Amino acid sequence: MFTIAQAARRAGCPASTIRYYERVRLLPSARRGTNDYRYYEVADIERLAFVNRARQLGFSIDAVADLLRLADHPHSPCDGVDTLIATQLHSVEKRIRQLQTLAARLRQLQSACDGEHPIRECGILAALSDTRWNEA
Amino acid sequence: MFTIAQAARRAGCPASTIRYYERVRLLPSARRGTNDYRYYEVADIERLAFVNRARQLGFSIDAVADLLRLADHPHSPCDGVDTLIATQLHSVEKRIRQLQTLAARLRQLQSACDGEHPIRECGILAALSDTRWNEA
DNA sequence: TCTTGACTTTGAAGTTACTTCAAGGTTGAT
DNA sequence: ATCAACCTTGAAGTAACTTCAAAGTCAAGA
Ligand SMILES: [Zn+2]
Ligand SMILES: [Zn+2]
Ligand SMILES: [Zn+2]
Ligand SMILES: [Zn+2]
Repeated sequence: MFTIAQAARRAGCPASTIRYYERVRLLPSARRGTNDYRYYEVADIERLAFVNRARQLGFSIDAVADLLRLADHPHSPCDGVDTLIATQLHSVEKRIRQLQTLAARLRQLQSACDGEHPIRECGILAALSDTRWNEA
Repeated sequence: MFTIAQAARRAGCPASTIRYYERVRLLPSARRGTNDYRYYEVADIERLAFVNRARQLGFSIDAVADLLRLADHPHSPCDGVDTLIATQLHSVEKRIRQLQTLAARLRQLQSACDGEHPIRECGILAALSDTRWNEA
């Protein structure tokens, strides 16, 4: 039996996050003591840790809820799980490509200035102010 | 002289965004007609386009405000601009590295399952449920 | 026993950068 | 006159939390 702070330490997240997960029904309502404190068993903490691992993989709260539902039906086929992972991987890969485009543009901007001029002659601001920006 | 929708079309963002930028003081209050409509000049629209380009580069609202302040002082040295660009580039590169780690983990998870088993035997959920996760 | 500090509770508001909505006024064309 | 397409405002919704205030609880030391 653990208090919320102990559960938080074991699962590796703040206590406020546990309360939040309960509020949005990602986790079931915790058992309460006579003092109204929440108390957790090892199994509860494992479920919480599962949630944290999935969140660290970038899954949304809704997707984590899907994963939990799937994990709760051991006899169903697992293709739903595989689909969730694949979808998440695609979205991460897409975001990486977007950010790489961004980084390339920022490096291009950087090369437009050596940092030794008055702003009026700065190639960076000139580029940012250029109406033909989108052609580049 | 352009209405807000015309300015939005020219600058390439929704009208609601222009109102928002005005509300948070990223842009000065627009001139108003007797009907209380906002009206914009070409210079206003260029400033708005500058903002949109900077936002597309991933700069926060605050950073864009910094860029605008710098652009408004043509006689100052431009090293402040260069610093902002470098900082933004670093944060984009950092985010890319984080996402690449994520993608690698997701691919590793994917390889733990061929999608043809009942969930009880799914390597993905087994990995997500594994307390030794962090060692991997 | 008393006190102190660390813990717990709740609901509400703050965060980021917008978007969406409701309710109502204006414009321009047919 | 009427109609669509504008415009106005303030408030609320979005994602996933975090922070805060006010108040109750617990354990340990003096
Ligand atoms: Zn320069
Ligand atoms: Zn420069
Ligand atoms: Zn499998
Ligand atoms: Zn599987």
